[in-house]
Amino acid sequence: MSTYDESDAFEGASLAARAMAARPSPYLEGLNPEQRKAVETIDGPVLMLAGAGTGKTKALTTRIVHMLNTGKARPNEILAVTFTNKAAREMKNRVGHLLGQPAEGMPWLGTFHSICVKLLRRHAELVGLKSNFTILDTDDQLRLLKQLVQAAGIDDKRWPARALAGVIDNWKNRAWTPDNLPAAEAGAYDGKGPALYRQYQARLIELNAVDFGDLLLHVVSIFQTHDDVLAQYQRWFRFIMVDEYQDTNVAQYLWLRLLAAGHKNICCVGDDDQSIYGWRGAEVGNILRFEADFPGAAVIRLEQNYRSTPHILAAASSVISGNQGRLGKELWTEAETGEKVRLIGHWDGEEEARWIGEEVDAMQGGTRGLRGFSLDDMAILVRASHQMRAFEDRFLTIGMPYRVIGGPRFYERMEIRDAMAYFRLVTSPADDLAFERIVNTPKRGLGDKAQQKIQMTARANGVPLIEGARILLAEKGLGGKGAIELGKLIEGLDRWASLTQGELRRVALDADSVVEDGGEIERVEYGPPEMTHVELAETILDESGYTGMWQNDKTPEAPGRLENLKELVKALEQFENLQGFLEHVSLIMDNEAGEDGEKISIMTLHAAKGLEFPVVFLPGWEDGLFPSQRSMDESGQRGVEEERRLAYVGITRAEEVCTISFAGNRRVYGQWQSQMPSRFIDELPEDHVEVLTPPGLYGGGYGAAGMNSTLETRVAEANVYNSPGWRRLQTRSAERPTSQPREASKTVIDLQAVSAHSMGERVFHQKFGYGLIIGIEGDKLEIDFEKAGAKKVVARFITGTDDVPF
DNA sequence: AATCCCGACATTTTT
DNA sequence: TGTCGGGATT
Repeated sequence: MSTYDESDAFEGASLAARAMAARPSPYLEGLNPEQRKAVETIDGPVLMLAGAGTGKTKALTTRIVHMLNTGKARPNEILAVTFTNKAAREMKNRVGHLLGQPAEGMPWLGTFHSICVKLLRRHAELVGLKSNFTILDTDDQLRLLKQLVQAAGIDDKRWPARALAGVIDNWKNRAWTPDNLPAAEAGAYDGKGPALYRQYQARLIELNAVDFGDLLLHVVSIFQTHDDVLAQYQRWFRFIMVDEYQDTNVAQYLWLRLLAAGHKNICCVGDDDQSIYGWRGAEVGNILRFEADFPGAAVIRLEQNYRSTPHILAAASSVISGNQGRLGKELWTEAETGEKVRLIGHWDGEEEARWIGEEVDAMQGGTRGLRGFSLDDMAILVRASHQMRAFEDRFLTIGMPYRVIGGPRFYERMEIRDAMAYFRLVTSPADDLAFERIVNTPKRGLGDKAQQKIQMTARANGVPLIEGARILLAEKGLGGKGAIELGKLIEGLDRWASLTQGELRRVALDADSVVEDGGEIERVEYGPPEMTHVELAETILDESGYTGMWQNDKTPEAPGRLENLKELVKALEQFENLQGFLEHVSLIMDNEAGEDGEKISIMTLHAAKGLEFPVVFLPGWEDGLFPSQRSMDESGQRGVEEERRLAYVGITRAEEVCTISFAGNRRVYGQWQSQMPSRFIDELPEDHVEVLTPPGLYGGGYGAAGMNSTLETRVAEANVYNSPGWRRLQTRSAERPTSQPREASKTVIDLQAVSAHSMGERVFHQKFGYGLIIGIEGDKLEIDFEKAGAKKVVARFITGTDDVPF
């Protein structure tokens, strides 16, 4: 009955298989014995415990290629799941590379979510959805919940909708539907959680929409209640592979277990020591329990590290050994030389940033006895994103190019979401959430009152909002400017939709090009569309007044937003039509900004997982900040252990030079606080650590505290000196000579950039906005910013206001 | 309907 | 110290 076997056949791989079967497999030769075992153990459950930098992706991709080449599996029989699109993409690329051709034919290599979308589109009707359901992001989700909370007459001051969103997400992570919610959860969200959850799910079905959690939840539900469907996929996916298994939540675990129950050929790759997503539902228990869940599992440990020096590995091992209940791994390396992990304390956070700035500068030039590094080789990894500020400020001042990884993603930006709402409304007029989003953006004089009228009319007639608006207009239920503008908007939407008609119908027919049970696809001929979808997108943004809105906006962000809109339109070119684009975007939230020039990276420890850098700075190792107080308060010992794993992840990112630092004083929410060195510093192995002394007056910024005599700083000193971390630092420090005086930093002075400007000129800066030049000093300009106040900034980060695109 | 001002508040984040 | 959301104001 299934038509998959025929339709998904993959010719390329079988050709490759034949070609390679003739020779012994050369791709196996570069593997170490453990990797090789992981690659060749194909049948039965396998747990690959892969420590940081042990060639996990290599093993995983080679394993896929091996299965294909030996004819064990066809590409469409392998289910390979990752968490991020980036990981999926990389795997696809590497498999393709090993195969010597693009791995186009691996239809089931993707993220949990993207694979679930595919599955759910095929079986949507089993959970009451249509197969063209839309996927809501967290923003849509929150607005929906707000409406429900409001309708329930709940004081959203005491019980914010945000909290409800969190509760519901948690439930979904645990695969709890409204029907199988444990009794213990009844009290959630002031006792109204369960009822609101039920309402929310019902509303989603009404809207023919799902949130991210639903993608898994619905598929698990289908598997649990429809044996035939499950059996079909169990048969189909003969080999299952899972990356980052330590990050799976209960829903994902159930999903995998259900699918693997047939052939039991499941290979999970992960590292319990790198489980850092417990706070969003990941269960380390999943990986710890693997052997119990899958009896007879082969457990393979990848412990040979190809990334870091022995000192760095020793430091990481020493820290992580403080955790209980590990599966246990000991990283080792053939490398014999390398720098020790460097540890340094500073007087305060600003000095820490200043020191790192100078250090980066020096290392870039290859001074300090180290080889010269590119800025691209260096990264600063922080615990919390607010710590990035100190570095950004410092780097802007000294003209050090940097890039921030993470942060708001392209498709989460307001202007992008607005634009997308327009596109959504044009392709599916019944999209109420999109309608709500843009009905008064740009301002059309349609405030709360007018929008309520539309809502009521729509509800009374049981139609989508846009139809409600039509009726309201026809009944003359709205007057004045609002009525005229609303009329124009609806007229516009109709017109834009008509321009896309041909495309729409074609898309609906070959959606996913899957027809089950012998259904026939009927091809219909269409004339050429009246304009390309790219032109259409431009027309929509233009005629709706949306572009104009930002062109007239004088805030410093406006030019950037217009720039983003341009980029959005450019991104459209890669798709056949608007619909296809929207589908893609709802799942791919990547921010692949084209990077120019060498830059040092700043990111959170979480964002750094999976990355590596020759030079890594780990600032802010202070108790309360790292480990974070909140984590310890909320999760106690378990929290500390997750923080410790974060420390482990941080250290193991470094290949050659790893520098840990802390500050004795730090401004927290504007208040100065004295800080104690992190407990993790005590867990570093002395023999592998070199303690540096910061430059500055009286032989060290941190120690120089003594010259200050205010009560506050004495208290600070007392605290700091009493901490075990500090005592140890002192002893070690005394044993070693202080570091040589710093060589002069050699920032290139760019006088040309300065000469382009003059006193009193109005200029623009990416981060600080507009301001007037009030001073010139070397290659720096002193600027009185309208929003940010007076600052000295390197001239090349400044543009004259004439240059700013409006 | 839009703007302004005040108080509460403050990890980590992918899909 | 900054941001965001709500209530009061224009």
